[in-house]
Amino acid sequence: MTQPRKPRELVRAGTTVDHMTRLLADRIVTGIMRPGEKLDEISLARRFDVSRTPVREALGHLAAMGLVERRPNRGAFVATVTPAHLASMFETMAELEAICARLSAERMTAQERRGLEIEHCASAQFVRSDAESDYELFNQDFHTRLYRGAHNAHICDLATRTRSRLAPFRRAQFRIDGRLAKSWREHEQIVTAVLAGDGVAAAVAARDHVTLVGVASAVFASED
Amino acid sequence: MTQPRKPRELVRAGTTVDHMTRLLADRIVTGIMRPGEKLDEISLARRFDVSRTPVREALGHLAAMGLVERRPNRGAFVATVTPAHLASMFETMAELEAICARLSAERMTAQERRGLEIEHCASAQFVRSDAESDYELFNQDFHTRLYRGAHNAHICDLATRTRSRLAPFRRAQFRIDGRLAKSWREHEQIVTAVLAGDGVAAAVAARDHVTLVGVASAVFASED
DNA sequence: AAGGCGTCAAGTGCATACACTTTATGCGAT
DNA sequence: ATCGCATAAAGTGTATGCACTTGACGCCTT
Repeated sequence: MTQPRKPRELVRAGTTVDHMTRLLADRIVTGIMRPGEKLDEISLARRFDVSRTPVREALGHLAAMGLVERRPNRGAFVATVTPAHLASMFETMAELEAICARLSAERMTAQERRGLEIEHCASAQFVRSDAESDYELFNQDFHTRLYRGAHNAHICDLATRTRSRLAPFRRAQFRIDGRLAKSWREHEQIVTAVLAGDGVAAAVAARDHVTLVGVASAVFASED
Repeated sequence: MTQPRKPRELVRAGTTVDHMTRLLADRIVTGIMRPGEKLDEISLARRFDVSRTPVREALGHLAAMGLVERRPNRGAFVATVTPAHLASMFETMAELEAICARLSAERMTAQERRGLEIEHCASAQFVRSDAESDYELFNQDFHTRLYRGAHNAHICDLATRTRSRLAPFRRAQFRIDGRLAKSWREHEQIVTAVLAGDGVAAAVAARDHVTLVGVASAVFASED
C-alpha cells in the first residue's frame, strides 16, 4: 500500500544526486535562481521529478560548496555574495595563483613548460580573431596547467575550487573593451617568468593578472 | 504497520546530522577509525541508534571535508592520506599561513595587534611549565588571530579548514623534545614582524614555522 | 484598537521500505 | 583443479510517510 515505486525509466550518467547537484549549481551560477531565493525541497523534487532525498543531499553538497545557505529547520536559500566577500575571494584567488605560478616556475618539468608555451602561443590566434569563447577555453586550460605545475595536489585543489566559485563572476569580464588582448599579454608575462624559472616574477605577474580580472569583474558587477 | 516511529527521547543540541558528523569526525581524526576502514551505513546507524538517513548525510559532509572517500554504490571509507598528499597539505598550510601573516602585518587594527601580543606573551608561562595541552590551546588561538587579522573571509576559511584537516597529524608534534620552546620562539618572530608591519618578514617567519612543524610531523608519522 | 495566545498550515528532519548495484559463493563444465 | 556462470546476500540509492519546528493568521482578552 505504501511504496509501489515505479522503476527508474531513464538510466542517467551518474547518480540522481549528482545530476541534481549539477542542475541546481548551473541554475544558481547562471543566475536563473537568484541570490536569496528560497529553495524549497518539495517544489524542487516535484519540478525535477525525483524524491526529496536526492534533492536534500544535493542541497547539502551545494551548501558545502558555498552556493547555498542552509538554516536549520528553515530551508535552503541561494547564497548571497556580498561585494566584500566577492573581493575577498578574488584576493584569495590572486594569492593562490601567485603561489602556483611561483611553484610552477620552480618545479615544472621540461615537458610541462613546453606544453604551457605551446598552448599559450596557440591561443594568440583567438585574440586576433576576437573569439571570446574559444579564448576562454584556452584560458581555463592555461590556469589549470599552472595549478598542476605546482606539483602540489592540495593547492591545486584549492585553486580549482576557488576558481570554479568565481566562474559566474568572471563570466562577463571579456565584455570589457580590449580585455582579451590584455589578458593575453598578462599570460605572456607569466609564461616568460615560468620558463625562465623566475618564481618571484611569475608570482607577481600571476597576482597582478588575477587582481586586474577581479577589478574588472567588480566594475561589471556594480554596473549590473 | 509500517512507521510506528518512536518520538525522539533525547533533545540534542544541534541536529542529528551535525551530531553524527562530529562523532564520526572525532573518531577519524583521533585514529579510532583507521584509514581505509569501511564505513558501513547500516552498522553505523545501528551503532549510534539513528536511521541511515542522517548517517548518509554526515558521510556526505565528511567526504566534502576530505575525511572520507566515497565510491559510488560501494560505500564510504576513512580517507587514506599518502605521505605525498600529507606533504602537499603541509606545504599549502605553510603558504596560507604566510599569506595571512603578510596581510595581518599590513592590515591588523591596533586592537588586533595588541591582542596578538598579549596572548602570545601569556602563553610563555606554559612553555616554562611545559604544559603542552594548555600551550596547544594558545597555539590554536594564535593562528586563528593571524587568519582573522588578514581581513579576508575566504582565505581565513581556507586556512581554518586546511588546519583542521592537518590537526590529527600535528597532534603529536610536541612530543618531540624542546618543540614547545622552539614553537614559541618562532611565534615570537612572527609577532615581531607583524607588530612592525613588516609583511615580508612575517610571511617568511610564518612559512618557516609551519614548514618545521610539517617536517617534525612527517618524522613522527614515519616512526609510527 | 492593540496585544497576546492558540491553532493551523507549510516545510524540514528523520525513519523506514523498496529498488538497484556490487560482490561473494557455490555449482557445473572443461 | 580451475575457470565461468548463476544466484544470493549485503549494502547503497531513492521514495515516501510520520514527527517536529516555524511562521502566520485569527480570535479572544484587556
